[in-house]
Amino acid sequence: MNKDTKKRKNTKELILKAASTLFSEHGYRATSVRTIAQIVGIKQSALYNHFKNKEEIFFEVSKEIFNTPFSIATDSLNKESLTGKVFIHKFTMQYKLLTFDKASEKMFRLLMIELLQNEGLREQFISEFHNKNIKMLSEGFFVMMQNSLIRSGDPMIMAYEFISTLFYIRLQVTLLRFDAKSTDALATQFEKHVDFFWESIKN
Amino acid sequence: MNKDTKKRKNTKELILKAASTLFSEHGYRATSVRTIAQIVGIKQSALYNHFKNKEEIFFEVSKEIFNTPFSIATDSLNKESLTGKVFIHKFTMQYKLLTFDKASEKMFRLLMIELLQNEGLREQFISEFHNKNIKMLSEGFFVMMQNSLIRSGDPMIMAYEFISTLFYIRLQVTLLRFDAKSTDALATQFEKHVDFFWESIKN
DNA sequence: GTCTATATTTGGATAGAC
DNA sequence: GTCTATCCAAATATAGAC
Repeated sequence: MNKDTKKRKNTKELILKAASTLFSEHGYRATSVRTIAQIVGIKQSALYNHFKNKEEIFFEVSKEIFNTPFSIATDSLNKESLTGKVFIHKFTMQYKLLTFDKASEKMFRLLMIELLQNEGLREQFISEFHNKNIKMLSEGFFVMMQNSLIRSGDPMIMAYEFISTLFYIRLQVTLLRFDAKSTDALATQFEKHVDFFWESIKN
Repeated sequence: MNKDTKKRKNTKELILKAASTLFSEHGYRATSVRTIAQIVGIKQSALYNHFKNKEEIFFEVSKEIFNTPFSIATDSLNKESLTGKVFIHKFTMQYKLLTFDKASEKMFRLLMIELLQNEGLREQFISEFHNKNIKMLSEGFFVMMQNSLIRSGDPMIMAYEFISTLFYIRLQVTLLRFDAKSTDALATQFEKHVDFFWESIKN
């Protein structure tokens, strides 16, 4: 049964796994189907029983990028009617979690690698990564303003300011970890961001 | 003389110019020496009279990335002893200028394209792009704190918060312009950032 | 310094046997 | 579904004539 389960791990899935790792480390172009096949343990030509071509492999892999990322946060943030500093703190901790999560990190790296070579990714980056976060955050800030918890202003601007720092930290962490360097200097950066930002907007 | 000047534009320089454009649009790997040569108007093999190989061409091009960027700002910012909102405003306007400057934009795009495929670039990104800016900004904030112009806190954190948004705007602008899309929505984002940030830190 | 010709490698993809 | 064999295209790089 165990052996079966292992074998049942579809060759197709194994291909996608190997491909996503390679793509996220060397990019699409520098990854050859030969290498992918080698890792899976099959010959290169056998790949074509599962995928039409290399591009289709990438397409399947890239779907993952925007599957995981922030859906978790949305739920847990909306359920309890969080507000004030707790709201931005929780949001940030979710973001931090994803930043250091192996699978999310891999997909983020892939996104960054291919961002300027793939228009579709760029569009999704704006719509899925950016706009969704802006929406979620600005709604939160809007409520806080109504309750006079924070100073008044444009909630969208606030959201923009808030998310940009999160992104920047994430990028830096990703770069450091890519070179297996220490991220100690950035370990508490997320928390510091929350503190600084709350001081900046609180009433 | 005019003809001469035109011809004197070293083939070498023409190669670098063509290469930097192609690299910044398609990345290192997707750019072939054939295409470079074609644009210059010579045969591919003639390139090797000027450069040892493709990598050397890239190396020369990539030097440009960290040549231009912030040295301008440093001077003009230090000369007058700027402080308060004017300081961050001037700094930001310099940053905005570079964001929309054609040559700088090209180099920034190249940086972003190759960032995750080139360890040397990653290191320079941290040391030249990030650390230098943090240093410059935190020194400014430090002085402002001493003069009680802004609330007290860690100047490095403040600098980090400030630069991260600038970077994020620049990235977004670069992505939009890469696809020849309008950046109207981001046109005043830099100014809004200055306003928001000053409200956040002023005493 | 540039050209033509060519060597060499690598990588994507297909055909056909098992 | 996987294998071997093969094809084809693209790309880097070198050799040698002009």
